[in-house]
Amino acid sequence: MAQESPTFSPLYRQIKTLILQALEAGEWRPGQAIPSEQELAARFSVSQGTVRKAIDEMAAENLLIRKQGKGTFVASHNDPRALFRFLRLVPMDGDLSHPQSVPLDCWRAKAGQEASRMLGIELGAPIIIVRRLLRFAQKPVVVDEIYLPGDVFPGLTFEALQDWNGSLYSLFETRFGLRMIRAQERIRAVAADRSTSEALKVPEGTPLLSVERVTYTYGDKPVEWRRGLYSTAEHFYLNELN
Amino acid sequence: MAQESPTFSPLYRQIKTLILQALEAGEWRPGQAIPSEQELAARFSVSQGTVRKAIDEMAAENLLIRKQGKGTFVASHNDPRALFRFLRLVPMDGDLSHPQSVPLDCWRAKAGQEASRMLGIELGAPIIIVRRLLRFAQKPVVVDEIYLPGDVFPGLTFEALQDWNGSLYSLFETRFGLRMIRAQERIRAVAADRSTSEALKVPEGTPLLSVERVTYTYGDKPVEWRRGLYSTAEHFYLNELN
DNA sequence: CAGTGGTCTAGACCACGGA
DNA sequence: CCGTGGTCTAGACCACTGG
Repeated sequence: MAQESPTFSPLYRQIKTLILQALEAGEWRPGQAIPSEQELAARFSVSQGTVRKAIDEMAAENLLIRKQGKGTFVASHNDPRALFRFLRLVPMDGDLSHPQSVPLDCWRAKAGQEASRMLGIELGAPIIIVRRLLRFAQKPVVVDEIYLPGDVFPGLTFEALQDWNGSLYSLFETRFGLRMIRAQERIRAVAADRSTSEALKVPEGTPLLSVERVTYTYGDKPVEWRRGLYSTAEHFYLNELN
Repeated sequence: MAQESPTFSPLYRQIKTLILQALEAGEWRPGQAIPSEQELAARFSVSQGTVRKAIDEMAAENLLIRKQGKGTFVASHNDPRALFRFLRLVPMDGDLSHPQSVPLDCWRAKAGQEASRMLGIELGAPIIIVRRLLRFAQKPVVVDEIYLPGDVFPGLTFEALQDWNGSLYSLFETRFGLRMIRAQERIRAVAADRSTSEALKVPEGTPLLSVERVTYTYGDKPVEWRRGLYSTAEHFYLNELN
């Protein structure tokens, strides 16, 4: 009722913030149901409609998933439908087989200029670098080089990567409680260098997509920076413009 | 218990369809205001809240633009903010100058296999092909080859393209009453061929982004197919993933 | 000031899922 | 059958714009 601030914020946004904080605090785990709209309305002393509008926005942002008759659930990267939310690569023939992630390497280093800027951490802060291959139907299609802040991923090892049967973000979520919310990709065209050409089994100099991605968790905090090189001989990057 | 209506459509969606039809019929022009929510509610004999939900969805789809205190307006490609809705190319330095479109060529032809499939028209149907250059700060960055169904763009000439100071979609909207609603882009990396390398002033074989776009108007009807070749020496394709 | 979209409420009823 | 989210209504009030 009484909300007086320099920048007016409607009640449903305040509710949204409260739900967000509960999510961030881990009050409900990914994949689990959150309380019903009625319960939340009682908890926050507002009407169901106001809770509803808050949840509506969060569902639109892919933070929550509504299921009529069942409840509202915390979005999870374990959900197979979430895989292609961040991976926009599609085979030119309609083959829908899931890609397979093959870790190549994993080592620790100190953040250089670029990594520190992209990840918003101090220069020289510990980082983890992962190289991995993505295969579609056994064919190598993507080489990724992934930079992670060391303090956010304690104990991440090459073995842990090899043992995991799922997407990287699914691993991050399950192992480190870190949920990837949104990302920004910068795409350019580059020529394959030697090592990349070997990994992707294409001639040196072949044009490749260079996809640089910064991924954010709650509070717009960057927690991953990666550069992927995509072979587009049999795949393309699909983007819907609305 | 057998469910009677597997295709249940809530009232607000029916209202949305009615508003969509009015838009399509040109009852309100791009840039103009549509009637107030109260008026529409009266017209369709529903509550304001129901109209509101219909408009909410259309605003989310960039068909309408809400302006508190003023009204709800039909989205228009004449609006400068609409320019970068479909053009995701950004200079690496933050230069925000608008690109300049330079028509190179414009001729009539008959739809080949690919064009007929992409545009959903018959093989051999008349089409118009436009070649044009996009310059950022005087530098050539994109070469587009654009395929248009001939019957949708009667009287489109090279001179008309040269005379127009604005985006192509702005021209289509103003001259032909055709509104581009959504698009789908397929992105690959290719090597510059001779003629492209000359147009973009890059060495032959330079890796370029190949951006194939199909653009749709109302009713998911495809009305444009284009292939753009983007030089990514000083620009990148920016994509937000939510 | 009047008119617009934006918020909030309370209550009724519908569609769906599962026990 | 109940509990969930989804729809629809009617009315009150707030925030913003422009005359």
